Amino acid sequence: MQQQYPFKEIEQNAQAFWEQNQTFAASEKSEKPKYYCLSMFPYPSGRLHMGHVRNYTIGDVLSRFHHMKGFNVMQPMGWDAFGLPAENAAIKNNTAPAKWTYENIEHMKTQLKQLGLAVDWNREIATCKPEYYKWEQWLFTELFKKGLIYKKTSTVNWDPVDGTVLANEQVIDGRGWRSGALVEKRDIPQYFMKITAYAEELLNDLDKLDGWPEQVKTMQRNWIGKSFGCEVEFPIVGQSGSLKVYTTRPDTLMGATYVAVAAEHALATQAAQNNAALTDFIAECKRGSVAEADVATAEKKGMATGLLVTHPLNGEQLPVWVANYVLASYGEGAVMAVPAHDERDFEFANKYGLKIKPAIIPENWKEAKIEPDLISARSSEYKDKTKEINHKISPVLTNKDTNQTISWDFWSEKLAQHGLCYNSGKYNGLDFESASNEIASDLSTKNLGKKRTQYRLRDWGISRQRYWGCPIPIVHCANCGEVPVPADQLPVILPENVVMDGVGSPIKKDPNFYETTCPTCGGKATRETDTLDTFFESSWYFARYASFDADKMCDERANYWLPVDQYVGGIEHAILHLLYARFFNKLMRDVGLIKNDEPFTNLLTQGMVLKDGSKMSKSKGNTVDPQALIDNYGADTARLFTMFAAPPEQSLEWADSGVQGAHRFLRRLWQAVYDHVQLGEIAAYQANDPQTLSAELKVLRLQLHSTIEKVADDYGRRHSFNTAISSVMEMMNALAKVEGTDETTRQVRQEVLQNVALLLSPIVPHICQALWAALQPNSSILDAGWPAVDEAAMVQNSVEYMIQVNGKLRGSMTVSKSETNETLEKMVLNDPCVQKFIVENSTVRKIILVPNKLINVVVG
RNA sequence: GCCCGGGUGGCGGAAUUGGUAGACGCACGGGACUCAAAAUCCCGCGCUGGCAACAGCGUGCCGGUUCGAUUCCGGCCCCGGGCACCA
Repeated sequence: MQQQYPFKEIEQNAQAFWEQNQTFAASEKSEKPKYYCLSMFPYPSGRLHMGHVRNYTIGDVLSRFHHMKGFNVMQPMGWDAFGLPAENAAIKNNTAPAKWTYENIEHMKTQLKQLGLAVDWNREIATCKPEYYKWEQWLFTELFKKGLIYKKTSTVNWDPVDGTVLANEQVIDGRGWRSGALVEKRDIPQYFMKITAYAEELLNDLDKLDGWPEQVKTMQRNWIGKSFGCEVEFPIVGQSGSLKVYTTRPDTLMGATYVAVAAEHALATQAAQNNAALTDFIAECKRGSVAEADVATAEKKGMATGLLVTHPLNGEQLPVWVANYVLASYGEGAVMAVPAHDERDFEFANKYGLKIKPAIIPENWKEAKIEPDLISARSSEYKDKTKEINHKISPVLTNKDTNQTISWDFWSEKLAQHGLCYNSGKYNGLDFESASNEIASDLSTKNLGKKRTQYRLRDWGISRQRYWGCPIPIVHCANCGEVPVPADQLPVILPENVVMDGVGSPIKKDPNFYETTCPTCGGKATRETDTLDTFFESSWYFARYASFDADKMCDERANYWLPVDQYVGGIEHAILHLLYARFFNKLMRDVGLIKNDEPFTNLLTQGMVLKDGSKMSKSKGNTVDPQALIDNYGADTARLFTMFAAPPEQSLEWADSGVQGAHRFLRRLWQAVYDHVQLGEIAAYQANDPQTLSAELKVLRLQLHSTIEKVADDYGRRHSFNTAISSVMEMMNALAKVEGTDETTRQVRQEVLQNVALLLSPIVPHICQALWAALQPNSSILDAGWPAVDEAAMVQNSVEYMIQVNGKLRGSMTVSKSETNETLEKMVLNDPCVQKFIVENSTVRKIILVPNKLINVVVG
């Protein structure tokens, strides 16, 4: 008889049970090894999206699996509650950001609870609450006193119409998203954290993170970007002083034909003083967003300053250009340009008719005769994504002796490893390393340069000119300067009952907020009205969960739980959030709060949930609301489907089809258990039971215990939840084919069903709890633990060999495991599927035997 | 532009250390049950040829290494993520 699968009732009962029994409340008082499982906390945007479901299900599976394996598990949850969307929603809905945020938290908390997460809700935090941000304000003041936070000017996107600073996201095609005005770059004073002081440690400690994906470590290494190069000074012609550049390719110095500076560079400003055209050009460069992607993809433009500098080695006079492709924030904000050996320089030189001078040739060309001016441009056609034909210009060098040409593609990639100096005077014939050393040493002698290690990493600007964020705890006093707010006067509370009018931050206009007295002299003073970057809050929350109610930033409990054993979150956080969190961990260590060097031992970076080929996001309007899924099919179906659809690290292209399949499987499972228990209670077959099993039941038990082993490996080591599920599905398909109702069959069936409930319970905990209760009326699945593998059930004495001829599959044979290689080779040669390929004039050249797998007969 | 990933049937994906390509599921087709539909159950399902046995082709494209390549190497194409103020 067909049974209903009453998922609503099952899920409500299970969730109520967990809540009443405080099943997932974590305690530091435990004999078991601790396991801190953390999923990146959500921004309370309003409703759960599929990315959340995926993220929190992965974390929950790992938490529940470790719980079953006997760990003392802590899985907390909270809210990354400050941020830009609250301000936009507040303006749109005529409400206060705080009210909007708190309502969203309430709603999303209900939704998360419906997912049945094994979360300790007692530890819930919201970063917008004073009891949370008080402690980061305290840390700010400590770091300020230590000089790790300082003030300097930096560039922001300025909307001249709205008169506000814009986030990069708010600049669309160089214009403000509300006003449509052309955005300008503007320099304003801001607070910075000296993350560069930790660059070396942040780089080196990546080597300790064996539990992190290689991909993420590579991205962080490249982001920190340690390079070994040289600073080179070009004396300015006709005035004192010199122009300093940084280069990672000192070996190409003899090929430098001009020098380029960023529009923001002091020399550009100086040259523009009596040059209207240059002033205009610099102004033009300062239009558009500050985002590096925009700067780097902009059309290369430049203008000569009229200034000349002297090449430090050959004495040539080189022109100084202002170029929009030079980044003001990297190195010296100025570069030596070697058009022959740098693609961007080449493009620029071509456009403005500047000299191109090769200084490196391929190693195997060193005897060739090449004139310096033999470099020429070759235009090639290539297909753009829009399918229109485009032209690409690449430099080509011709070897007169052989008429051989070489294109830029070779030069750019391989030059440093396989090139030798050419046309470079005394450095001719030297390779990258010796040329760099010689040149650095000669520059040093002339006092015009030296070797230098450079990081790409910049200090972290943390000031935001926005309202909905943590107030920066600084008081500005005319007498005492910048005064950090003393600990006993913290927190500086952000007023929550405000009106957002869309023009500027309410606290910047609120004397009740900014008027204060100086903590040092007691005189009239004003508060800082900028707030902190929201990455500040998310950089230390992992420590707060561990000591969520401590009367300090974190207490000894943090040292019990930290480091986080498993961190789970989106790959889009691979650099910024994860780097800042690692940085904060080290800061907190250095102020004596915690002991560990790194916050996250193991990291699982979940792929994005995509819809129609791009990231699901509110701004793109392609989100799928999981609520309908939960309402119509239940949380277990939503969890099962999400875990089954793709491996966690891959991006998941969302499609609704398949949800039915997941639900159908749960219904079949429910039915199978119902049919079984209908026949009365029975004890599971035990490993040491004396009955002789039929061949069919032996095979079933073999599959069961192989499945237990595989699923444990898939959960614990591989994080391959989709294959774990598919192997349990195979198990259930096999069970369905076994029909007997005799006692032994029923014992084995009980064994299979009990174990299936255990294996699936991390993924679909509600139904498994109910199934267990049906199978074992007086016990709870929560006490059962992870099942043991019966090794004896997995012993096999025959094995199937695949038979190949010349690497192509031609057949197979099942043989006893004890056969010798000689016998196997004889058998395979006599097999008809091999025989027919051994025709006249052909001989068996060799036989390759892969034990227990495959035999390949090579015939020729 | 720079850095990091990915590309396998109609679709999501599997193949864990170079050794059976397409597990499992979806969709689809056929059948059973039903007055009928839904649900459920059974069978089929990479492409081409063939009644079939079987044969050939096939993991984005081009080339290489190997007895054997989705897997390793070289070159390309396309798609996604990040680029410091979205979180």
